[in-house]
Amino acid sequence: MAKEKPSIPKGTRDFGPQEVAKRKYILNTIEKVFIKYGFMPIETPSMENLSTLTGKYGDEGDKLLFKVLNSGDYLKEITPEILTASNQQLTTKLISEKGLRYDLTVPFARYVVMNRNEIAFPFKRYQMQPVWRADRPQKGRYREFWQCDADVVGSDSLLNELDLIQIYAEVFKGLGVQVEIKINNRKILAGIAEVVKGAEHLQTIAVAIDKLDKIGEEGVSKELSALDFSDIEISSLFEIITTKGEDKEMLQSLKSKLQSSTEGLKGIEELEFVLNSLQQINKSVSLKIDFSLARGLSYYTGCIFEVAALEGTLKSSIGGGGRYDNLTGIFGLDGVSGVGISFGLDRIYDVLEELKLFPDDTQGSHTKVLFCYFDEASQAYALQGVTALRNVGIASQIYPDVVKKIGKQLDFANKLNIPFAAVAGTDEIAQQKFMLKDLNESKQELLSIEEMIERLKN
RNA sequence: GUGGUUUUAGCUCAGUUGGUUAGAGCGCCUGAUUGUGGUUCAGGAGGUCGUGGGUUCGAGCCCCAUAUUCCACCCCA
Repeated sequence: MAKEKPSIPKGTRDFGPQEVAKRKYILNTIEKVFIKYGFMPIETPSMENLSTLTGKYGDEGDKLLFKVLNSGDYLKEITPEILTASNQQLTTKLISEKGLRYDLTVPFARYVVMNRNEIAFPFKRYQMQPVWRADRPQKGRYREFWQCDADVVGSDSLLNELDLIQIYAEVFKGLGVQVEIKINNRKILAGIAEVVKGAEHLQTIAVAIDKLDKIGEEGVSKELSALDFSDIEISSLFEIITTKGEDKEMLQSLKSKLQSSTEGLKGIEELEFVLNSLQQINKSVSLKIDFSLARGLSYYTGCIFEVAALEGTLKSSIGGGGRYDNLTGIFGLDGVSGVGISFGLDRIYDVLEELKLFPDDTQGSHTKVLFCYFDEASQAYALQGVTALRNVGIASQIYPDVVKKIGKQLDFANKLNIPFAAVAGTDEIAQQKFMLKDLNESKQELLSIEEMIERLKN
């Protein structure tokens, strides 16, 4: 028989008990805040129809979709003529009609449209589930990772943006991570595009200036001139986006520069509202205006957010979101605007791990007592003990196999970080007691079950 | 999708210009301790060197392919 070396697919990971405990700590922190702000949970399938997913994330996004091969005789429609290199897309279409979800926002939009009659709008939902992208793995990037999303649909109000920003602030405060929350507005970007070269160049400009942090002005202008932007257009672009100073001054000067664009002015107005309102209700949250923030996903239309950790080596964003006006429209439900944010669980985990910000009590085992014994008779006696403790809610377990060496059993308790061992032998049975051993203090006491419960309860 | 990088014992890694039976630390098992762990001491087990080809008298080491790790670009949580 050939031995097979076990392995898991590229970019996926197993999580041991300790890792799961830490991940749950993050999930719980996020979930509590979501609930506090009035969001309700939903879950959607791992697989969606490809027709639901394609075309929502731009060309790059479509390439990163994991596709699921059709069941049954998936080749029955495929003739040799179809199966040529130039027909790859058509072939894919014929043999695969499902794909793994790429994010939580698009499945949510699909859910809203399908359940529009049952939903009370505005609908505030949260969703914490894995998503998949066929990307090359690297630092902070996995092929399977979890997103934690909160979205509001069916409301145009900027109060939603305000709530979501506060959720970001509150969660990261709870986790003890210093972050920068950046905000911009797609309408401002549209206005900039309009003024610089024309509204149809929004996507190009957005993608280029998004890299400003990374490759600098020089890199961006190089990239734009390669894309047929004139020197005049490029310099006017930089004049607009590199506006410096206080938030109010920045917005004021932008206003004058975008005077000819009604959309741009609308974006500035929205941004001003969010900033001013936040200033009034919660001064402790600091938002940073960043006109170079663009965000790739093509469905955003209004405010956009991005969160990055201020400490640590992970430079990529650990959260992002924004307003999308037309997402449900694609599925046949117009006039429903939505806004949402996303937390990247795995990247947040990496940051907390690097900065050692996980609390000490996020350990794997919560067992308080391990029952140890020597033979069949004391096993039966220990079984009574473990049952009694469990009946009063004390997490305990019994070493399942009869081994002569008690040391082996104690060693097991040490490895699992179990603080107490209850030893049962002939002496203990005779006295109807257990030897309760404190494994951290190296002390032991002969106690009845009642006394043991009393001792362990606090 | 592009470029680079990694893979040797359960884990972390050595392995000289290609040359006999491939090493260390930690962990594991056994004993000192026939009812008591975390320390110490003594002994022991464990590897078809990621996989498949090739060059060579001879390959852990050179060549090709493939998988995988990590990293950068693209893009993104």
